[in-house]
Amino acid sequence: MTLQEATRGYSKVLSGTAQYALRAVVRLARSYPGAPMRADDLAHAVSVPRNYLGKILHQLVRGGILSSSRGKHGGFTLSVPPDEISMLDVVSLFDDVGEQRGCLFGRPECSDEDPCPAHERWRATAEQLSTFFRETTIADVLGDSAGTTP
Amino acid sequence: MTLQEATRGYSKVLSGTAQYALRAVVRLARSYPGAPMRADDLAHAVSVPRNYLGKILHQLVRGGILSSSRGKHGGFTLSVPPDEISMLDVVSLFDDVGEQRGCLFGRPECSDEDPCPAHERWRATAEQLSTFFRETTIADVLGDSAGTTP
DNA sequence: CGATATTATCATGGGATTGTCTTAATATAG
DNA sequence: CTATATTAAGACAATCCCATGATAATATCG
Repeated sequence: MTLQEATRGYSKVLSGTAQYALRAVVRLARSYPGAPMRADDLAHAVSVPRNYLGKILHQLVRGGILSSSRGKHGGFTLSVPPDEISMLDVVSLFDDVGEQRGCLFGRPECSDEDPCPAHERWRATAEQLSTFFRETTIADVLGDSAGTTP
Repeated sequence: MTLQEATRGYSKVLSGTAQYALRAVVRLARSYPGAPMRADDLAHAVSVPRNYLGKILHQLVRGGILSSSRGKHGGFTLSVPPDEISMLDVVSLFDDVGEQRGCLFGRPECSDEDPCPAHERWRATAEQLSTFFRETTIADVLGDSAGTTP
């Protein structure tokens, strides 16, 4: 099908990839500390495509969030306790947070000195958003509910 | 270049298209009421590609935000006063707000009864986000600053 | 009516995100 | 040391957002 008109656009607080990463980290936090969990089992547990999750996990390893080991009894584990991992630690490996959120109109040069029309009104909301990711840890969301699918 | 690993993803409170739409609506609000403004001039005024903006404007017309007229002296005008257009009115024509934002982990079935791990913590922030778009009008951001580029 | 200006619509392409499949690298078990 | 299990990595495809260019439809002016 051809485009024909401006399509319905993106509007995601988090990218799909970052959401996947969070699900995996939360699942691993549930069994921390403990034996490594294989990518295959993780993918099934959090409903993320197996091969795609593999790359996400690898990025989390390189980002210092996870440790991996190969061979029999291999898999992935948190390399840090859940209360020392912020949501931002995970998300920032995949999404540009902070900068993108600065200006609601997408003006690259937006600042307090050269503000966009919504600058003042938007700031408080944007700041709460940043604070949420910066100050919420994986341990915080662990105890929040009994929901276990992710 | 091939992918090689999970790429750095999207993280946008608003899609680029919705940002473009907001810029155009705000610009038209500045000269409301008044003579119609041509798509060409609008595109230049708000720094959006001419042809792409055309489709965005057309969607705003069909959404009841703008009126258009063709031929000489044609162009686009707000069809409603700026204080009767909320940010949400504009944005919702292009982005899925609300639903996408419901669950931080992207669980489609997330609800108060079947919550995701971050449900409680996230709700307050998500609600402030929704409230901002629902209760802020175009007129509100008009008076906010002298910034005129969008 | 004919010429011109302007929006509306159609056809097409590029790049990013997401996803699949295959192969390589490496750790453990026996 | 050989076989096996598991992560790491590479090539490739689908889909969607963003964008461009060309053509059609329609309103105004002379």
